Amino acid sequence: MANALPTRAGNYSEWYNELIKRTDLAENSAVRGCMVIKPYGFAIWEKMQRALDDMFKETGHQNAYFPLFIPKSYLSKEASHVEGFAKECAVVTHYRLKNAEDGSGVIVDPDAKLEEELIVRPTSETVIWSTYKNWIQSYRDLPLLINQWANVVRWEMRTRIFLRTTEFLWQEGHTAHATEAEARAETRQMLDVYATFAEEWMAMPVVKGHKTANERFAGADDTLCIEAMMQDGKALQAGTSHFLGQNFAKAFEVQFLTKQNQLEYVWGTSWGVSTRLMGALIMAHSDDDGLVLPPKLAPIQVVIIPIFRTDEHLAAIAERVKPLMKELKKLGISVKFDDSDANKPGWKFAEYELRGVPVRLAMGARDLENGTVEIARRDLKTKQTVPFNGLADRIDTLLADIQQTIYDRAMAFRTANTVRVDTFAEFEERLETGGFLLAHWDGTSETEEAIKEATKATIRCIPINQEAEAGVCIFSGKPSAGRVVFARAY
RNA sequence: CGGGGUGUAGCGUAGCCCGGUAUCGCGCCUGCUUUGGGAGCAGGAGGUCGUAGGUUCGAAUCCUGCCACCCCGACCA
Repeated sequence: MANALPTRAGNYSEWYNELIKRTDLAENSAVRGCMVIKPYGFAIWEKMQRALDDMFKETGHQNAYFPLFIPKSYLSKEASHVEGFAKECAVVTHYRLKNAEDGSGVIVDPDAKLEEELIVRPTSETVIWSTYKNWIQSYRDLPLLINQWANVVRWEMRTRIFLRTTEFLWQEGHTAHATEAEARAETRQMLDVYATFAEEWMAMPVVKGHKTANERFAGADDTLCIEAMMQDGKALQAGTSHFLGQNFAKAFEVQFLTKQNQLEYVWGTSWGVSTRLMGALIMAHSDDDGLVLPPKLAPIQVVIIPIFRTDEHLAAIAERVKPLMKELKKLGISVKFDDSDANKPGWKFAEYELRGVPVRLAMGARDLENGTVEIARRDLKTKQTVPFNGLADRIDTLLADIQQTIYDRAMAFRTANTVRVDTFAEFEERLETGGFLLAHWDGTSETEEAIKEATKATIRCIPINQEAEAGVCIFSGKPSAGRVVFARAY
C-alpha cells in the first residue's frame, strides 16, 4: 500500500505521531509545545467529556468555573505545592504593549509592569481554596462538591502530543468535607469513577493504586491513580485522585463550625483527568492499519459505503439504506452514508479503517439483488455477507461485542505482559521487554530513587488490591510485605 | 540549556560533496475510461530552495550569523 503507516513494532513513537496526523485527530501548533485538536479528535474528546460529566453529576458534583490567572502570592501559600510546580509556570508580568519608538514593531510597555505577577494556572487548588474560604462557614455548607472543565498550562521541557503538552484540557474536581473519613471516601469514589470510565467507555483495563511519596501530588497526603499499559509495554498514568488532608484548608484558612460549635479545618480532595486520555485511547487499541476506537467513543459508529456505477444505481442504494439509517439513529447509533464519488470504495475502506470506525457496511448491485449487505468489523478486520433484514439489531449487538472484544484484548495483553520478578537481575532483564513488573520493595524513597536511576523504571503504584505476601526487596534485600508495580512510563 | 539531525510546491523528497535558476512521488485541476480493498491514461496549475549577509561572472549547492522544527538527555504534580 502506497500510504501505509509505520508499524508499531518498527518505531512506536513514529507510528503514534503519524497515526495522529493521518487521522486528523490533532497536530502540533506553531506555538511552543501546544497542540491543535482537530474536529475529529475533538469529537472523541467531547464524547469522553459527556460521559465523565454524567458520572460526576451522578455522584453529586456540580460544575463551576474559576480564573485562569493565579496571583503569585496564592501559589506560594502551600509550601510543597509551590515547590512542586515552580519550575513549570508561565508568568504574566505586564498588561500592555506599545509601538516601538524606532518603528521596529510592537514591544512590551515597560510602564505596564504588574505589581504582583500572575501565574497561568498549572492547576487550580490555590485559587479555588482561596474562594472556598468565603463559601464555607458552617458544617451545613459541607460537603462542597465542585468540578471545573478548563485548560491549564505547564511549561514542560519536552512535549508529546496528547501525552504532555504545554497547554492541555482537563477537568479538575475540588471538594471540601467535614471529616477525614468522608474526604478519603470521596478520593476513593472518584478513583473508582475514573476506573469505571477507563474500563467501560475506553475499553482500557487499569490498575488502581496509591502513588509512593516520591510520585505524590505536591500538597497531597495521599495520591490514588489509575495506571494503564500501552501496546509498547510502557505505563501511562491515566488519572489521579488526591486526598489533600487539611493542607490547603490550613494554607487558606478554610474553617467551619461543627454542630457542636467547634471551629475546625475542612478536609479536601482534588482529582483530574486530561486530554492525555486521548493518547491512552490511541496507544491502547490501535493497530498498524490505524485507529481502533471503542464503539462508545467513536464519533461515527457505522459507515455505509455504496458501490455504484451510475447515479441511478447510487439512488437505488440510498433508497434501500434510508430506513436502516433511521432505525440506527433511533437506537442512538451514529451512522454515515458516504456517497461521495471523489474516491473509490477501496479507498474508502482503507480510510475508515484508518479512522477507527467500528462497523462498516458495503452495499452494491449484488446486495440489492440478493437482499444482503457486507458487514465488516474494525477490531478483528473480518467481514461477512448477511441478510439486510434485521440489520439494525445485529449492528447494535455487534457494537457491544466490539466494545467487549477490544477490552478483552487489551486485558489479555496486559496479563501477558505482567510478570512477577524476585531478583534485580531478573528485573533488569524483563524490563527490556516492557510491561508491568510486580516486585518487592522495601518502602523507602532511597531504594525507589536508586532503582529509577539504574533502570529508568518507576513505581507506578502500590495496588489497592495488593496481596499480603512476605518477601525481600529486589534491590536492598530488606523485608517487604507485598509487591508493587514497576514499569517504564510515559 | 547540552549532543545529534533536518529545513527545496499543500505534503513527502532528489539535487549539495564536485557552483550554471530545480527532480520525482502523493495531493490538486480538466477530460475519457473505471468503481466489491488505497484505479489507469492524457493534459495542466503550483517553487522568494528557512532567513540575513559574504565569496563568485554566476549560489539550492561554498562560508558566516540568525530562525524554525525533529530526535536524544536534563524536566515531567
